[in-house]
Amino acid sequence: MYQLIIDNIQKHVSLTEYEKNLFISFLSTKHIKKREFFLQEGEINTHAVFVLSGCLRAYRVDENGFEHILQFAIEDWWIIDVMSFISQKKSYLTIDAIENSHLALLSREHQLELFNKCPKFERYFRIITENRMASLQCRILEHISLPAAERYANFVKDYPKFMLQLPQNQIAAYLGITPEFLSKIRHKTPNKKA
Amino acid sequence: MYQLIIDNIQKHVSLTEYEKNLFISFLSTKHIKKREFFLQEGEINTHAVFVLSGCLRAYRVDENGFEHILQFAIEDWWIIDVMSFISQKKSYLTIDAIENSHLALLSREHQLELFNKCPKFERYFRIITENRMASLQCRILEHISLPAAERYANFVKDYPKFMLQLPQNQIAAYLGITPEFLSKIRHKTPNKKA
DNA sequence: CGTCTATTTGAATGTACTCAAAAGCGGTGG
DNA sequence: CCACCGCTTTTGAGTACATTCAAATAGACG
Repeated sequence: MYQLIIDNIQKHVSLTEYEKNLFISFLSTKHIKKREFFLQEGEINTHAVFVLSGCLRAYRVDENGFEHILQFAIEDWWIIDVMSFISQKKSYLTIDAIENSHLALLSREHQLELFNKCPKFERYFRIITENRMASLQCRILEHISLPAAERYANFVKDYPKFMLQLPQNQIAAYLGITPEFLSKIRHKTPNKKA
Repeated sequence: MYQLIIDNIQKHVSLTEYEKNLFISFLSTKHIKKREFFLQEGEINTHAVFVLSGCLRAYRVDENGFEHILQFAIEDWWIIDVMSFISQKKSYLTIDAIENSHLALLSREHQLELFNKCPKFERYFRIITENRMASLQCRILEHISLPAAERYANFVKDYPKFMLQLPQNQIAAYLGITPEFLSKIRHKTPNKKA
């Protein structure tokens, strides 16, 4: 069951059998149904989520009720409200399931204990956090330098897997545009030639 | 000379004298003048930069020659092109000095060696990378949910120090708007009452 | 003092949003 | 199997936000 997450870790650091078991002993598991909340605004994000199957999203709801999506997570991705997770304070994000999903959970407490017991795990999280930081920087650059149509084109190119399982209005909420405008972008670009 | 950076580290992990000296032995130092490049597009970002004094910026130049600023760094801040630094591949960002600056440098090679010799340093960088990831997420959320005038207001509120040393056109390039529009925003908001 | 760059201002244009309504699509129950 | 309901997507008209281009003004620096 945990092969996926162990493999993910071993892309970055190699583990002994003892370490694998140690790690797994710290995990718990959870099934969550479509539209069910994992984290609601104001709660504390006590556990980091690794998606074994399904799809989740992390988003903020503004004062007008509009959702703005920070991240999608499908199979083999981590998802957390970093701010709340690292400080263990109230979240201002919501995390819920877009599909029925199977999750592996690691509490912040267990994570820190793991870091103390075995620096390899701290290395693993250091590395994936570096990688995520790089991809967040790319996303910011796209936002401050490209119009919506090009950001959408890049999204299609970079995340073909997401395109398959996400409704259009969710993609719009991720790109920072209205669903109406995304619809117009899609129909105004029938020819994708350079 | 390195007191600032040692103090910065000790906000997150405590160091023995030996560890302090080990760390310092891996640092080098550099003076850089206003408008001088630290990193040009296409080069490899071999060294992480810690600003001892002055001010730097990391930005991307688009095909029309416009600059889009990803990050400013003043005294007590780190600045790198993460993507290039962690992969040691060609950068697509430029880093240069906004003011005459004094820098402490740590090569990726030395950094990784440090991680192996002393996990405390890996912890320090894990922590500051987590923090940066959280702040990048905030910035993305602001971009996808707020109009320029509010993003500017937040910038003024969150980074008063930057306001003191940065010209307006640089702030516009950071906010993702034109300098002309920022000027209009500033003059259309004479009253800052709630 | 003159030069270079940064900021301001205005008019015209383009990008994206709001609101409203229609069309499409999927699931559910009769 | 079909009819209905709710939700997503499309379409259009009107509006607001932000850019472009050009020119005037203000500041910084040698």
